[in-house]
Amino acid sequence: MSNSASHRLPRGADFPVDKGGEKLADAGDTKSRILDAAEELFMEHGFEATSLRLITTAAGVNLAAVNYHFGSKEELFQAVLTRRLDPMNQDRLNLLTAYEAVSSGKNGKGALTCEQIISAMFIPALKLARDHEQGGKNFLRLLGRAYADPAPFIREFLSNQYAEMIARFRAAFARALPHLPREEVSWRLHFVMGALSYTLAGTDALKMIAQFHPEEVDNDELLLKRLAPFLAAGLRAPLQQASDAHQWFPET
Amino acid sequence: MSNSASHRLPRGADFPVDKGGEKLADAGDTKSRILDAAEELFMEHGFEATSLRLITTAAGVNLAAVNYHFGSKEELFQAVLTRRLDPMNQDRLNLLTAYEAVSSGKNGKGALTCEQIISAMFIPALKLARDHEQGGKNFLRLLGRAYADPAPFIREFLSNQYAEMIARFRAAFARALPHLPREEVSWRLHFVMGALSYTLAGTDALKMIAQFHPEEVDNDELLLKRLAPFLAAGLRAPLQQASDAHQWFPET
DNA sequence: GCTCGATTCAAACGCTTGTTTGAAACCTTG
DNA sequence: CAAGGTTTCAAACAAGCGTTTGAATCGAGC
Repeated sequence: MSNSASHRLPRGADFPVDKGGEKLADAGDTKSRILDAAEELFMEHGFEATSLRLITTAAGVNLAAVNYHFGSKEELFQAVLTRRLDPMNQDRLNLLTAYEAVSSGKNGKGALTCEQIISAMFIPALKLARDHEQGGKNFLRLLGRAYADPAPFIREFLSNQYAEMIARFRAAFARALPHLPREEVSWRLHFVMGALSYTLAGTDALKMIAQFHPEEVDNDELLLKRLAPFLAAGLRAPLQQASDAHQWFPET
Repeated sequence: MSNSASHRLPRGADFPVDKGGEKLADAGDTKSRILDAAEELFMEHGFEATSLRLITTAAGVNLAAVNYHFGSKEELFQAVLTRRLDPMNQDRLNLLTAYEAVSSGKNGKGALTCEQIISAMFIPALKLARDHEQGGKNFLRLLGRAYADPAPFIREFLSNQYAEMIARFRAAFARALPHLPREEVSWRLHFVMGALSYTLAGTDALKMIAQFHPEEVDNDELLLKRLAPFLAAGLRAPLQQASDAHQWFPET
């Protein structure tokens, strides 16, 4: 009757977070079943519109299992993101580090090309997109949508998850584009991230614009291979002088 | 007692849709007050997370007013979008037509530059962004988020709203970039729309990447002036040959 | 074989949601 | 001023939500 019972999640940090051992995802595991179902349903309907009853029914587990294993719906959502986002961003950092090591060996400066930096961003995403039979593609779409979600807990979570990666890649772009002001580099990195996330969130948005090859639309690989050169060219665009601004937007 | 009473919205198409006359938006008008409050709250919290009670309280009207004037929450959301989206897209079409008229006067071909076409897309959006005292900036953020919303009724609505505009602009880009396959043109237009909507949805997303000039972040005009040259350069990027693909993504 | 912590389960909790109702208030028109 | 359509209002509706509960079930270790 006292609160000494430790198995009823006292709202602290001592959940049964994999206490069962280091074994990861038995595939039949209750936690994994929930994560898989949640990943797909969150992608399909968004966070708010997806109920725990929908998730637990799809996963074939009891309704209370989510609160038992994850604590709350919000923490479940974060767990869904972390499961794949953490490794992907770590891959990106490792790839960038590897490129920089090779490059600094060749010449003293160690500045990468825009193509290399973009590759370091895209290849780990592409690895997920290629990860069929697994929910990798679902996850990329979910991630693209999380980017645009106004919920504060999502924005804060993503902000923390991306902070390190963004800092490293901004520095890399700044070295690759030394003629650009730092502020302009930040903006262009923002555009790159935006185009990438929007593109990955795609599918439905695509139908709005493209009526070609419906079976090909599903191919994230083709998509990224078209997006990468587009963004590389944008990054290398000449700096717009203030005096040229009227070319775009008449003052009126 | 019979169902002949016409003022209780029989779920058909005969709402009091401005039956009161052609007068538009008394500003103190109940309908307008609801639209203004809904625009701001939908932008802030998203569609699902914004309750009708929150909206009607903020607007200072009765809860039942939404269902009386708009029929349902979904129809209210569509009304919020239509109010500004319809004129903006019409502006875009008019501007493109005007550019094409001038251009076809100069030479026989009548092909515009990418800069002109992008201007025709951006200037009407910029006009909304500049529209202070009015909720124009709120609306652009709301629109950017609606783009990424998975709700089917939103996707279908936007698809219809944009169909004509997309078709016209794709044709214009195809003429401006005759060396590109039609499919590649469609993809690049998709990237342009994506970067634009993601950028306009911004604000919070910006904090993730840019820690500079918080007071300047609010300036959509500066933002579009930086985005336009970036996208123009991307549109003119050389076509990626299949044989060059390994440059980006090693086959592993 | 029994014990005890970990997990699952059905049921309910309190609350919020979008929508509907019928009457009151308003306001124009005759 | 009276009539009648239009709009507002307080109240209620059924349904769904995330979360909590206490008992039942499971499964390894002494």
